[in-house]
Amino acid sequence: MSVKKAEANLPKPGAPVRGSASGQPIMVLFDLIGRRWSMGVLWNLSDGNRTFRDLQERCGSASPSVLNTRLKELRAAGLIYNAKDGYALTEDGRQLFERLEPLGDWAMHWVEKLR
Amino acid sequence: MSVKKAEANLPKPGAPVRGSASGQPIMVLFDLIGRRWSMGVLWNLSDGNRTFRDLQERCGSASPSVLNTRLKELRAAGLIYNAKDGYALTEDGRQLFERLEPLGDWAMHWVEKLR
DNA sequence: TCCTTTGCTACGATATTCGTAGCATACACT
DNA sequence: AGTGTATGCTACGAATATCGTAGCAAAGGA
Repeated sequence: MSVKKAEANLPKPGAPVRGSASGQPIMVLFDLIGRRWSMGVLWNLSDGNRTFRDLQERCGSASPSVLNTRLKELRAAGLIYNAKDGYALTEDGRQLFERLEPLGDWAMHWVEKLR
Repeated sequence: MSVKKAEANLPKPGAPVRGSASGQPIMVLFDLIGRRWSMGVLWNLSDGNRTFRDLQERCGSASPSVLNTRLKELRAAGLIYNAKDGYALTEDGRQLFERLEPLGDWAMHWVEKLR
């Protein structure tokens, strides 16, 4: 397997980020997880480790370039790591997921009302 | 003020969305709120109504074209509406915000650990 | 050795967002 | 009526982000 390089373009706390000039923590987070596939990756890792290609399938065949970019960013953010049997949530990643999880139930009610 | 239309490109439950081929409600939601400024708008509306230009400033001078697109989508999604004194959260929008709010505190701890 | 899986890079095509300019309506004030 | 200001946008070319497809190198397993 490759050894990889290339910087992860992490939003920086305190500095202007993509999505906010203020650099407030919540906006830094929104910047990061608002990027395509970010939340989907966290969601799909919540119930077990997944390989790169496994994640690709589960994320609606995301293009490998973007997926890899997201994985780099999430690793740099300390939310996931590359374990022996695939990618996995870190403790922080799991904490974040726990705070995203309530959106799942709410989303089901929401889409019902949309119809 | 204008009364202008133009379609809001809402992700559709049950159909493939930007970010997921499955059409699961949570992925539909992630698609919508993952778009740039979406979560920032909800966040900024949580403590009071805001005019279009007010939102622009608070969102790091977002370009009006994108902001307007987001506002259309969020309106079509039933999360915000255009009140007399500016944009405001609907009941659903507030419910969603309440589920996003815990991310605020967590983000503060997270950015601390990042340094 | 041959085959498969895995993690990833390359790169042109497409989609999204940005930045700036500006228009039309509404309202206040003179 | 005339002027000024705030507001909600639209237009449009430039800059970024993402997509889609192809393919390569390393790590097993048979």
